[in-house]
Amino acid sequence: MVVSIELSDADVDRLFHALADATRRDIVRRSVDGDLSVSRLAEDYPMSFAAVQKHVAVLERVGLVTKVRRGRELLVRSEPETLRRARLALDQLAEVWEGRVQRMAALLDDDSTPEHQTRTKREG
Amino acid sequence: MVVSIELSDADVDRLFHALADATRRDIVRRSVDGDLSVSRLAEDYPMSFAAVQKHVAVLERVGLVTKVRRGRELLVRSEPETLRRARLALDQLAEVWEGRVQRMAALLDDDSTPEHQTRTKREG
DNA sequence: ATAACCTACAACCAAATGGTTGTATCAATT
DNA sequence: AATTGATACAACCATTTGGTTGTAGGTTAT
Repeated sequence: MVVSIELSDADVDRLFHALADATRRDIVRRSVDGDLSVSRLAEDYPMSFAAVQKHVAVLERVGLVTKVRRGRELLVRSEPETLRRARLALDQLAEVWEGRVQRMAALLDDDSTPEHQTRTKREG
Repeated sequence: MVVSIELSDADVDRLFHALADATRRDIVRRSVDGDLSVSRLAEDYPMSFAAVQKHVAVLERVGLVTKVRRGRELLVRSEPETLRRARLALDQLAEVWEGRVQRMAALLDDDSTPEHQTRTKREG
């Protein structure tokens, strides 16, 4: 079972930054099966091998991909769990609107009984 | 009804970049009710008014917030629809893993009948 | 052993980012 | 009309980013 620790602000910063580049997102997509080496990946982008290497390093630092040695090459594999955390961060941002709906309901409905709204509680 | 047009790579770049800053994410959170002006928002960050103004501009450019004039101030309101699009972009990235599951199933099960896999289609 | 291939990493550069201060505009108040 | 408050925007600066080339270290194959 994955514990899914809470991400710090800095973590979320880095995670979204890693995702804010089309080349990096493409690398994540192509690395799902974990059977492509860095040089193989690099073949399909209009930039140097070293540039692609840097992109992979950015993804690796935030845990969006991992590298596994096979012979003289490193196979890149993307990690769905980290992407799931990015989604979680987005969801937590979106939660504020749910809270707003809650508050609006409370204004309209006096029986909104805020003492047992366990559904809206954040799990710490 | 919101049409939810497809985002270009550059759009997703800008969207995730806008979200890759803790101050900007906080502004989005605080602007849910749309009752805070730029200067009111700026009061709570350890930086100049102009810096916060720039952050709001970044959010505005990608549609994460809009500004509405009220007297001499501009009220900032965050736009849930744009955040929903960010989530959609994440989901489309995550789809590749579903595709992988699909392909693995096809290897194990000869009757995977790829000609009528309507279940895997995303609703727009 | 030597050659060929894959990766790592440093040095360098241009452009973008995130901050600053200063000045101008515009609306509201007096 | 003059003042005050809120915003806009330009100029500037330091740091980061995304690219480059070059060099060096392992691993495989000949």
